[in-house]
Amino acid sequence: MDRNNSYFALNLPNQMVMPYYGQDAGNICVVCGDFANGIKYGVFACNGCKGFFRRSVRDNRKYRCRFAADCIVIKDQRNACRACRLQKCLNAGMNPKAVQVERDKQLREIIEAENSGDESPGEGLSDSPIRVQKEVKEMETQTEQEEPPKQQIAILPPLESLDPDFNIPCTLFEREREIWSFEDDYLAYSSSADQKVEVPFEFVYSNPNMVSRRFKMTMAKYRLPCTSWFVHAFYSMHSGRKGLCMTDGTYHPYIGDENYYKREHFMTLFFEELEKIFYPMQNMMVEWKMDVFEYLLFKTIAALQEECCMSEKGRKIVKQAREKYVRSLYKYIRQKVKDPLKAGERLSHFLLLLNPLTALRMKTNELIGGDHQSQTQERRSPIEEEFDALMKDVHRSGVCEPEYIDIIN
Amino acid sequence: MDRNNSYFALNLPNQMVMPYYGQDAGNICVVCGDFANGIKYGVFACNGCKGFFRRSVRDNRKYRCRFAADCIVIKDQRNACRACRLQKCLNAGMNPKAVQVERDKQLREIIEAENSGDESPGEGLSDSPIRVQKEVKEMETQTEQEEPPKQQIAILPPLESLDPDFNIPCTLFEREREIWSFEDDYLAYSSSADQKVEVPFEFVYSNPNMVSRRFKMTMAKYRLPCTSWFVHAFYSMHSGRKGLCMTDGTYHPYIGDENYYKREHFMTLFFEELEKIFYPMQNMMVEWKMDVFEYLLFKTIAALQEECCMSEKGRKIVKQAREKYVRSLYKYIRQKVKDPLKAGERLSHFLLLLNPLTALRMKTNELIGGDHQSQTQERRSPIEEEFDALMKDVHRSGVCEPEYIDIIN
DNA sequence: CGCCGTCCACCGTTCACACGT
DNA sequence: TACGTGTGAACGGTGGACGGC
Ligand SMILES: [Zn+2]
Ligand SMILES: [Zn+2]
Ligand SMILES: [Zn+2]
Ligand SMILES: [Zn+2]
Repeated sequence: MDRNNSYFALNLPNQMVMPYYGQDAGNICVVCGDFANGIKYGVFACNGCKGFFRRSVRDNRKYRCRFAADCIVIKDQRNACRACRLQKCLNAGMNPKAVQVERDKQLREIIEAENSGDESPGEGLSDSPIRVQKEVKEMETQTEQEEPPKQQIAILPPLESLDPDFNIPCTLFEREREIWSFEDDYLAYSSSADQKVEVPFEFVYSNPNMVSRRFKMTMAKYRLPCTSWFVHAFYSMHSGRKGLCMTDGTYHPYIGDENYYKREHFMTLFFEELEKIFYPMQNMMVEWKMDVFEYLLFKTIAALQEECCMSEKGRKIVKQAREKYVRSLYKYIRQKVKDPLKAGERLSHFLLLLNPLTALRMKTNELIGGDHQSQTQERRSPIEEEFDALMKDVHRSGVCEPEYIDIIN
Repeated sequence: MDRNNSYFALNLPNQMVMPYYGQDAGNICVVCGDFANGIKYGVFACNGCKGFFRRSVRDNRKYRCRFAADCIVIKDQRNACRACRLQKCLNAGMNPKAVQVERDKQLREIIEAENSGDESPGEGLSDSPIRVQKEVKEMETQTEQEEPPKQQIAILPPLESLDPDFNIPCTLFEREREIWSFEDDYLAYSSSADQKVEVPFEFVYSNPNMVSRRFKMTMAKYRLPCTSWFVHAFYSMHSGRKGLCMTDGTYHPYIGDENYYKREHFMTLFFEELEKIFYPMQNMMVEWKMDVFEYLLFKTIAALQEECCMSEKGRKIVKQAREKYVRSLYKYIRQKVKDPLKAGERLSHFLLLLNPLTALRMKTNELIGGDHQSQTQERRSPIEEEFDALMKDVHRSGVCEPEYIDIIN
């Protein structure tokens, strides 16, 4: 329809834009003062600012000023600071909505493409699907050796040598293993629920040596509820058993498993509402053959959730970190399956797991906090009580009465 | 306008609230869905498609699709693939013969006569960059006139004429609009909570004429809790208001909005736990400039969730349908942003929305079912009670005590 | 008034070139 | 030096406005 309704934004705000008056005011770029050949995106602007604005908006670029965010934007130095240039474009009233999506190629190029070798675009991908993977080293040109000689954890051999992006998942994984291993230490960090946590995730996870072990425990434990069902699913998937596998090697058999008749009654009660969400999630992981890397990266993504208790700043950190790991996961998948189309599809299937995972987390919380406990109170064995206590503590603390999370600086 | 004292009138973009409802039944471009100011070259078409068709035919342009020759042609991205746009023009019945030769030929002839003075008037225009059409017949071998005059559906004009993949989102969207519009009919389908539902989603949504209106209401209502917060976020994003916008045009102002001091107390109470999840979700949508199509497709994806109450078969259907729409969304995004890398990134950011969305849904359910109600019982006004009842019914029925969902065959 | 046409401001792409690494 | 990325002058294509019949 008419595009005019997106052009009305001529409201030049308060600022010092428009230092020029008179009849030739229309020929002056309101951003940089260069010659303006007409109206661009709602205001008089030069060709340079037009192109810059289009590229910035279309690619959704985020710049950051290296100075005080008050750089002077004039013709001769408009390329000095992109952040301030874009900010001035917006302040001057340039309308991001007037930037359109990418168009078709020009006709000239279509003809040339036709003359050159037939490529059968869009359907191509004729290269052999089977290819020896060998470009892992490509990532290893990293020279950042500032870290002390890492002590290799046996469980995660290949991960450490990779992209630094993968450090945090490794650390997270390691912390979690500790937690599940040292059960006798349980009470020690269980009492930390009323402790204030004021360190950013990034900092904690990437500088594990600078934080106390107990503190790391707290951090990892705090994030556990977000991912615990996912962890169970992954373990179960690798166990080959049809059931819900715990990290200690025991499992709760699902229908179809040979030990199905041995199910614990209280587990059945507890799990029966959840397993209809749990098993489809696990099936998805099996179907797409999620590997250890994808597991780790996805788990980090799932762990990085904004919670109500976080400050504005904390949420922003968590969001940025999460997006970073989504990119990492995408990057990894692109390496693994070369076809970019299939890579996107694979990524999307994994991200869909977030949904049942969140549902499980919240439903668990609901079950534990709700009346499930009181209903079965009569016949509770010590094991059941222990299980309930464990689940309650682990699942509850991160969701309902969480610690206060913020960052220092 | 003055619903009650708590909300403020708000103008939403008309395509969202009342998308071409009734009055402009025929004024829809059959190619791209834009507003059609009459018949062009034989069919209802917009100015853009008119000009595009004229230029293409007159210059005898040969385009080639860079993709799979099945690009989506809609207003916002009709310029993305000219091959598919022209093909759709022809398929829609635009008549190349109706394109005339250039007028004002004499004007250019004068200019050319000044330069050379040699010109054959009959077929001329040889060296002008604009060539005359001459092999139109080649294009006209289209004999597919087998279709009867299509009865255009007035409510969702651009969408119906599209890819069949998009039918279900459209239908879903339409149903939902009905639900929100016919408030007086509310009780009629509110009582259907104990009704058995035994028809697959696919069937219902793709054959809307074969199911009763009331049944469709039930289906749509059943799916509402999965997406309602997302719908609010999308409306709010387009309203330009800083607040939670309802579909009736009212809104609950957030901090920073000019009407913030007028917030309703009970809404504040209800929303304060949720808004910390809600606004980040909305910010993500704003940041990535989610468009209407992405909105529809994502909403369908979000609506297609396995619930505990579904049978094995029902869950499988839901899963397959969801994956289908994820692929559709991916396809759409790939067309919109050509770079496959960026497409994957965009898709992943949208899928990340599933997480806060699920969290909101379950938290809402928790709040409504919990003690929030009893706490404020003393000072409840009729409006509050009505609101509570509505929220309780809408959010609750789909999650906690849902109808039985299965498929027939 | 309806449906052709053209017109031209503005949006897009293109690609030599500057610049940082 | 080669390379990748961003820039902006030049040009192509788009579509709302308007004129003719
Ligand atoms: Zn400028
Ligand atoms: Zn600056
Ligand atoms: Zn059109
Ligand atoms: Zn195409």
